[in-house]
Amino acid sequence: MREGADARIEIGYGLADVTHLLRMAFDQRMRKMGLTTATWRVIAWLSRQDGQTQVALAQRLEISRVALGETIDRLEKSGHVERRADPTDRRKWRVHLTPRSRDLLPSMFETSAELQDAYFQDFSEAELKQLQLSLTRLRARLVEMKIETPDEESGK
Amino acid sequence: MREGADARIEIGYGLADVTHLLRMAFDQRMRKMGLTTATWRVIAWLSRQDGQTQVALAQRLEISRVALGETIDRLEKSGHVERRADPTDRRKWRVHLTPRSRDLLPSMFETSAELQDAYFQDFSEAELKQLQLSLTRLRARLVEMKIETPDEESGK
DNA sequence: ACTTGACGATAAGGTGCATTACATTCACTG
DNA sequence: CAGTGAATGTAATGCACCTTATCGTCAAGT
Repeated sequence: MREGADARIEIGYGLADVTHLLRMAFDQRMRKMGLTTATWRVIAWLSRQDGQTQVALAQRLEISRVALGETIDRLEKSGHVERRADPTDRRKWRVHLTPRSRDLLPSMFETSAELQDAYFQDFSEAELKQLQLSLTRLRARLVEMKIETPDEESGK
Repeated sequence: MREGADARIEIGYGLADVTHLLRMAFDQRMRKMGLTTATWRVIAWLSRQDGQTQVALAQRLEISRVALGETIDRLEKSGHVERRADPTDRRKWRVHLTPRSRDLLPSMFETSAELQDAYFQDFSEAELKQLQLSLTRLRARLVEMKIETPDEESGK
């Protein structure tokens, strides 16, 4: 039974491998701008929506509130973001990009586009669509399985 | 130009997301046996080939020699592996599994198989093959781009 | 107002990883 | 066989992340 077992295992390794290499490639470029994986991810999300709370950001990034808090500390110290008090809820901090990090955005997007063109240069549109579809299906299945992500405080 | 740009970006996020969820799912089960990501990965590789050197293991796992050394320290302290001197080269340590970790192997493999069956239950064999193929192609492309992995001491 | 419970964030302690610098040992070359 | 350079591993330091425990604040019900 289960003749496809080998393919499944290879897919597991393949996903991890490819993801690792993709992250490495981008990180190498970002390091030259003084950014790490954790910090560029925060900046990238804030560029989509500025002034989010720490909890909202942590959920987006799927890391714990604590881990995010530390990253914000570093980003604040380096002048890339600033925390502003929420006017209506004194528990909350709103995290905002500073001009210093806004200046980095064009280069970040450009690097991302360049790398993607290089990765996928010999993929057909059809193959890309199929890959995207498979990943979406797989993700849906995983979400359905209710895997706990950090801080989830799963019931009670 | 580049009408497929959106698909490319989604694939980047999708890969990271799916990989993260896959790791979380397996890690949750491994934690119950007292293993973490770093430690079960070492044990899994040693189960394929026991008695590897630290450098060889670090390359397999694509982490730095230092990071691996620390993980081995913890595994040795918890009695899961032991370091034995190489008989012909006094610089080298050979890392061996102990019975304590060998006992965990059946459960590890079983968990892995169970999860994979669950993930891929509604994938056809054809779709699996195609996914595997795309990942292999992508990995080959990335390796070709000579992304530096830890400890590579690139040239000089 | 007052308690109770949920929420936002931080503190403390531990794992995992990277880089740089260093000690030891080996292998090669003169 | 001395001398140099590469290979193996460790020490020190910093970033990133997790879990658990707390503190302050808000919201709801009494």
